[in-house]
Parts: sequence; structure tokens; C-alpha cells
Amino acid sequence: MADDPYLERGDNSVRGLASLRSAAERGDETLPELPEVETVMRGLVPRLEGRVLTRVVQRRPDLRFPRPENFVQRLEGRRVVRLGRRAKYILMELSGGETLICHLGMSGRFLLLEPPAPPPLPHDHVDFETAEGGTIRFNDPRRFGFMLLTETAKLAQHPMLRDLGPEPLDPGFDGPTLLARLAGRRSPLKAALLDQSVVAGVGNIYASEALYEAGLSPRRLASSLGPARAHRLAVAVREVLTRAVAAGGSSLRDYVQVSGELGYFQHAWRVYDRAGEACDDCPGSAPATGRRCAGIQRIVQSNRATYYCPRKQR
DNA sequence: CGGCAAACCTGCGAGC
DNA sequence: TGCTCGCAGGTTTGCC
Repeated sequence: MADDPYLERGDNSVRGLASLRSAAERGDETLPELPEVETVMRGLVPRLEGRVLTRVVQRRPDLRFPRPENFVQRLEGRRVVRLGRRAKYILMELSGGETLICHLGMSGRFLLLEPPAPPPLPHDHVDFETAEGGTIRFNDPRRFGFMLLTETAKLAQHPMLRDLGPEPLDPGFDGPTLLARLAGRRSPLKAALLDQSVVAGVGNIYASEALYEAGLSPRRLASSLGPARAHRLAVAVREVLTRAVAAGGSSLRDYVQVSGELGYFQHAWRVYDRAGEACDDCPGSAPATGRRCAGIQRIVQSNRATYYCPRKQR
């Protein structure tokens, strides 16, 4: 992060940072899937929850989508009642009956700035100022992120949320639930996992990781799973995400204390972006078993990279 | 309607 | 050295 202008200022204005950058930019941080969004949301809680948005600045008329009608007016003066998350969406429930739906897209991040907030840099799109004096600044170079406003009472019916599948970290997420969601699906298992109506919050990286943990081929027909394999996959999804949330949470604490480098998401991908490497779970040589492990393969499914071990995953 | 591909957008790395 | 090109991702839109 040495090239990050917010850390090069040297004016100590950045005391906290909930930052996500693309894997292409940084090898040690992941893209915003469920665990990263959860971590960012948690990082925002102490700065936003219960506080009044005294001033909101929007520096361009749109992010991914055109700005909601009267965006600034509908936010200023509102209190942030509660922060939450659904799938990869950060939900900011406001006084007055509306909720702000935030998506980080590919490159969105929130910066937590001490007063006086430094002048905006390129891609600084939205500022939230609170009565306590801090500024929460949304920065998103690629502008795949977005902010939408909707009535809290109708939140579940919002087009972005209404078709979402179960939260994989909720207690109710299990083998039978997943099995029912996959029933009749003619797509490859990997594509089905990426479908947010099957499971909410799984992205391209954790889809590969979960399939590896479950020992299931990404190419397998989604509807070919039985109860046992569905159970294995549900457990794997939950475990992969839980580990990542835990990693993000601990490093977020570290970061806030250090107020400088953000070293979180020191992920340990087992297959993602590891084409050609040896698979951890395959013995170095197992001539007796017949099948040899050729290492981790990269394939493309639905225009997306998939990584897997053809020997371990079937 | 399900499934797949393209579009959106920018920064980066590889190749010339 | 400097340029072009391809690639990465989440979600929506469009096509078959």
C-alpha cells in the first residue's frame, strides 16, 4: 500500500481505514465478497452507528447507477440507526424510515478520516460527515459500487435484495437447504454457487475455495448432488467464509491500533490464483492409487476463472 | 424461463 | 521507454 495516496500524505489524517483493493493491485487482499463486506461493515459501526449525518457530499451524479432522487437531502440530518449486511450489501438503516443500500462493487472502499478531512482525491465519490466531526469517505475507482435508497419497510422487496438466497452464515443454512436450491439446476456447480439466489454472498474466489474444501468438481452438474454431497458443500461454504470473516476481524482490530498499514485479509487461498501449483491435499506421489495429481488447474466457466484440483475434486 | 455472454469501469502487467 | 492490449471482478442487461 506504499503507493496509496491516503497513506502517503503523511499528515496523519487517516486514523482508520476500511479498505479493499483488487487482487490485481494487491496480492494480499481479496475482492469484496461476503467476508470482506462484513469486515468493512463492522469497521464502520463505531464511526456511524447511532450518529447523525450532518453533511453529505456527492461529487459525481452517479456511481454504477444514477444517483437516487434527492440523495443528499434524504440523508442529511438522519441518524444511522443500525448497520447491517445482506449478501454483499451493506445496509445503513436511517431514521425517517429509509435505508441506504451500499455495494462495494469491485474496488469500493470506505476511508475513516479525522477532522479536518483532507481534500478529495480522484475517485472519492461520497462523503458522510457526522456530528462528532469525522468523515466517512467512499472511494471507488472502477465505479462498480453503488448506493441506493429505499423505504426500510420495503427493504426485503427491493429488486436488489428480493431474490437473494439464504445467508450462508445463518444457522438455517445446511445441506437440505442447499440441496433444494440446487435442484433442477442444469448449470455447472461453480456457476450455481455464484448465483446469488442459490447462496447469498459467495463470489468467484470463495466459490472455488469452497468447492475445493468440499472435494467437488466445479464442472459437475449442479443438480447431480445428493444429500451427502450437498451437506459437504454447505459445510465447506460456511467454513471458508467463517475463516475469512475471522481473519478480517482480527486484522481490522490490528489496523485500527496501528493506524497505518492495513494488513488484513492475509488470506490463505488453497486453489484460487494458484494454477500449476501442487494441491495441498494430494500426496506427492501415489502410484499405487493410479491417478496422479497434476496440480491445480485453471479453467473458464461462464467467463470467469475457476481453479480446482481435478484429482481431489469430483 | 434458464443459462450464457457481453457490458459497465479502471488499473495493472505483459508484450511489442 | 512508451504504447496497446487483455484481464480481473459483481451485477445487470440482452440474447438465444
